[in-house]
Amino acid sequence: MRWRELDQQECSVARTVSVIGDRWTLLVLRECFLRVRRFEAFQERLGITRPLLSERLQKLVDAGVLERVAYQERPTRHEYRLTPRGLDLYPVLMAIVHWGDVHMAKDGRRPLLHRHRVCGHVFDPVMVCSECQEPLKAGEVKVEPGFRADGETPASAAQTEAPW
Amino acid sequence: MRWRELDQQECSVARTVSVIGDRWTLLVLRECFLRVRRFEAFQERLGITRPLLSERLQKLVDAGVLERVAYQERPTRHEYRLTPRGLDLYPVLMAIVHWGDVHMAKDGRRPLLHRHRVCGHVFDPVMVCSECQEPLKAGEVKVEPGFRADGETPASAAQTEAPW
DNA sequence: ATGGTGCGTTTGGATTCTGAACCCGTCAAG
DNA sequence: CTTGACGGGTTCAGAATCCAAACGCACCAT
Repeated sequence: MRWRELDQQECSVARTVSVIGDRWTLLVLRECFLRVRRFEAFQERLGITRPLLSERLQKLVDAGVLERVAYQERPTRHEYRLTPRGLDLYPVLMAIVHWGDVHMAKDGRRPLLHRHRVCGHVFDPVMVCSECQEPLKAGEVKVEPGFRADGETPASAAQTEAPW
Repeated sequence: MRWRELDQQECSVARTVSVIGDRWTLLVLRECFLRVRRFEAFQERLGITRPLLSERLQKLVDAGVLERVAYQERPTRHEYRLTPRGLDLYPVLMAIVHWGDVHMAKDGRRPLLHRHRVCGHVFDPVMVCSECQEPLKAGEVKVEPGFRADGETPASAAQTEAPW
């Protein structure tokens, strides 16, 4: 498999990675969630080179994650905004931030804190089960075959229930 | 900023991306969570080239995400296992899987289903607030400065509360 | 002696990334 | 009416990374 053929894989991780898995793309999205919208702002804040920023933004637009919106005429200028599809990436970013906070922060000091307007507290993001609301642990989740486009029985390799 | 200097950034997203943001690395981790452990198995299942797999596994070991464990002597052979630090990446993978299920699945058909042993149901992963247990929405979270190593006042750029 | 297994490394050519410079439409100042 | 600034890109050469195929190595089995 080549990197560019990822989106054809029958796997939700592979298909998501084909959208957000390029270098810089997750950092561009970080800035988007911090309400950065303009080419110049992305470029300056990230230190990414201009050709690459241009290409990455275009890919995110093509994927429906961002939209390019005119914010003035004469001269026409555009900015990049998260679409609903892009906003749905929030849990991905929060999971990444939280892992970094826990495992990569020096002396346990977090660069940013998150406050939940709903309850007013500084919080951590927690991944829970939609059915019972309990926090998810990898060992408590069983992977089962879903639908496969080719109609074959899914290879249930690595389905033994050994611990990690 | 160059890609390799990412880990020096004062940002949890950047530091996490410096570990998991390389091409193939998230797919390697997907396999790890499916209990794949051996070099040959990763190589065959992913179709990644051998030199790259070798380098990615080594980086994950260096980052403390995987550990290299001998599973036999004569000849000595090793396998790669998730450490506790690696297991903590589970929410990241689940968030990615879920986004792919919702936004990239053809005809809404998911390649895999997840069953929660605790409650017995097929579920979706949901990111909630650790304090009030409510599902998180990007617009309901305020970003605040945390600790900064350089002692400066954090640049509160893009802190206006405009919608996306 | 030959072949197979598991886990890599080496090597040369194909992609991709980087850094610097350049281009374009518009406005504003000199 | 020329010059400069602003925002948002594109072009281009050289550097870094990736790919595919082949090779190496320790052991075992035939």
